[in-house]
Amino acid sequence: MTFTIGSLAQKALVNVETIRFYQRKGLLKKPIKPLHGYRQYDNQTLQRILFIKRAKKLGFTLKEIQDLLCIEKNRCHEIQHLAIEKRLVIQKKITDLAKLEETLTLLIEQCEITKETNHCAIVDAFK
Amino acid sequence: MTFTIGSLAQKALVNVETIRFYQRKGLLKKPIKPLHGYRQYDNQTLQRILFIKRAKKLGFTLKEIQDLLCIEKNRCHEIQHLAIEKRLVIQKKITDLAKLEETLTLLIEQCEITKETNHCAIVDAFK
DNA sequence: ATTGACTCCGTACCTAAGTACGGACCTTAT
DNA sequence: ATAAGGTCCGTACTTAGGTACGGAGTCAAT
Repeated sequence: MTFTIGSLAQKALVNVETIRFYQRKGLLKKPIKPLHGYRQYDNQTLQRILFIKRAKKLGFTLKEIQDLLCIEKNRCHEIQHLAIEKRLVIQKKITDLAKLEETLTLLIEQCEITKETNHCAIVDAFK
Repeated sequence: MTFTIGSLAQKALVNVETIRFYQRKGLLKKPIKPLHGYRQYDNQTLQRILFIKRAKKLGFTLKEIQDLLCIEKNRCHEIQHLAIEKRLVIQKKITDLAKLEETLTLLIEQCEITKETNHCAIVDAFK
């Protein structure tokens, strides 16, 4: 079963222009244009777009996704390596955010205490 | 003690052009230009740049940082309110990232298991 | 057989967050 | 007093990840 770019976009829940953009970037290949009619897309292309979307959600850039798509299926450890690196970045982000959350909590509490005086703990902290 | 834009940039470990960019974006204000000589910057401006850098590292956009910096002008309870809202956003970010981390961990583990076969769990998961 | 919707293609435009450039001006050391 | 190097300022360029536009071709239904 094949379909045109419009219905592909609909199935994948992306913009038609996004598909073209991915083609330009080499993440998707253009099907051969038939002499009469439109280019035809298949389910594999749809799966590829869904793959790109999932990988994007996991914090991969399009460049990284392109690399992922290029790696041969049996070079599993390369992919694993990329995933491990990405996880490290995410873990760092989480601990940083947790620190910020704690800082904010402290400030919010202090603000409660200084509420009746004429200075603000948060303002002070930013100065 | 005051200093010029160049040494401010050096102290803050940012590009001179970045400081000018922040001025254009309203995150920093330009000191008044003296009739003779260069604009002078003080430690407060340095602290402000360092604050911007910290917040950026935590995933805040410049727009969001501008909002954070603006709360200095507001009253204490308004500030507290903004801080609480920010904290909610941060908590959401943390749980999202934690989910992401778990997904990656799962994939990495599965990848370990399938390592010796000739297919990849991560690739499979995305296909 | 014509209208409306869709496709194709190249190019332009968009936001975020800067970086680079170029000419004029200013400062400081020699 | 002149050269080197900093500053000022406006404008242009950059990368990532798209989105929009305009003209031409194509398809499907009326």
